[in-house]
Amino acid sequence: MRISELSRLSGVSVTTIKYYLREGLLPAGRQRSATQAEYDGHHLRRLRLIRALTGVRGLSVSTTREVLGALAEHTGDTHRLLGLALGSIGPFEDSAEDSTGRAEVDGLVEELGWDVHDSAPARVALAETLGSLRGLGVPLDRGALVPYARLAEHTAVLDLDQLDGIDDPLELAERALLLTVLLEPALMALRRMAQENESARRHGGGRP
Amino acid sequence: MRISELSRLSGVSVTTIKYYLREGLLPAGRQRSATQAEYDGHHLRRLRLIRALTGVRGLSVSTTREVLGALAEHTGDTHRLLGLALGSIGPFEDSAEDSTGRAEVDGLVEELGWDVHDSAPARVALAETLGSLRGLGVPLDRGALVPYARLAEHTAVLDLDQLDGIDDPLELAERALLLTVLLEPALMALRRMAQENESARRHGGGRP
DNA sequence: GGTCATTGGATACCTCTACTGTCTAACATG
DNA sequence: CATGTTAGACAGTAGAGGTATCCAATGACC
Repeated sequence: MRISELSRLSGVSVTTIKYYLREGLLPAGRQRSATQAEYDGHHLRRLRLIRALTGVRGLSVSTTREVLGALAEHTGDTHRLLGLALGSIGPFEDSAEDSTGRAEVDGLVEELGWDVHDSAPARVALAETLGSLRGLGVPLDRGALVPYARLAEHTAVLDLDQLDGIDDPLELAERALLLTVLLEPALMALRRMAQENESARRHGGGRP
Repeated sequence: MRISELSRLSGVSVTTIKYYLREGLLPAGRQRSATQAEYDGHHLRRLRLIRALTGVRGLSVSTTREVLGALAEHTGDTHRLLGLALGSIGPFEDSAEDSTGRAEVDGLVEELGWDVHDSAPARVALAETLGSLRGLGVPLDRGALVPYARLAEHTAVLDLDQLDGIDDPLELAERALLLTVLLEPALMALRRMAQENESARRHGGGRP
């Protein structure tokens, strides 16, 4: 298909598609001639993925590029390396290498017995957030964190279960990405509702 | 204290503080004269909160204003109403009122037996995300969602436990906000690490 | 073969957000 | 009185995420 059809099917304007091509989010089509390139279903799929990451999840274009790059690199290898590349999500400002928080996180991971790469960006992200909370007078010690971590373990089991039985490595990698990244807003929404429910239960917001 | 001291203590430049004052994120100090206003510890605390919300969590200035507004309104009343106001987080684009997804979410909430306000924005947020995932060929049916929801219940219990024993209503509301909003990146980081760990466990990324 | 809309590629432009800089008159402080 | 700080107003800036326009080269239809 040509770019105009790609635009029609995806609902993304031609100029925006060109922009994504320029920015390296979308691979170029097969060049047929100087004025024609051929796009296919992969491009359409990729385009939908881009819109989901930038729109629903709110990732920046540059982060999206990194994420998609990781997807291409680690196909077949999936979660392990995907997780490694994905931490770059979130708007964590360059902080002064909070080594206190980092040590705290490393200790936590060890206590949990988790097999997590040393350079996993999630470690940094966690240290960062905990540091901020501490600065605001909400110190979360290990005792408070471990129960959350155990729940995260259960979540991860559910996540990986979703990926069972997918054979095509490309499909697998993409599905893993979607579950890791796009499910986040959904889980947070569930948490919000669960909080409201729990709050009602405790403080007698009794049902009529 | 004067604005320059507020700036020094918070690490935020005077001009930026003025910007936050203009934008209504920070309440004005007590006006002493035409050229002097008096700020106190509350302002400092608020300023740190603003930086945490915009920096760590990546909220926009306008969303931060809404969140802080909700904080002021619902002090003492906390989670119930806080949750109601907080859904406006996340970059959910104006979608075509996905009524399919909405019905799905309402059904889920009913099955769970949750006491959640009809107009809770988290309902919309969830419907939105599930719609996107469906559009990308990852339909999550109720059977897949309920286990996640049960985990969210446990998370909410932990969250509310953290708020136990706080008497000052202002303190309580602020703490609730921090736990709801700022803990999100931390929980997601834990999930990422748990995924990596689980992936290693399943696919034999054996420890040396 | 002629005609005309479409395409790829390049570049300029636009809008929004989150600040930042500068100016001024009115003070505060020594 | 001299000096420095402050509130308040307003213009300017940098980056992100597109959008618009132009152009020459086509390709499809007649």
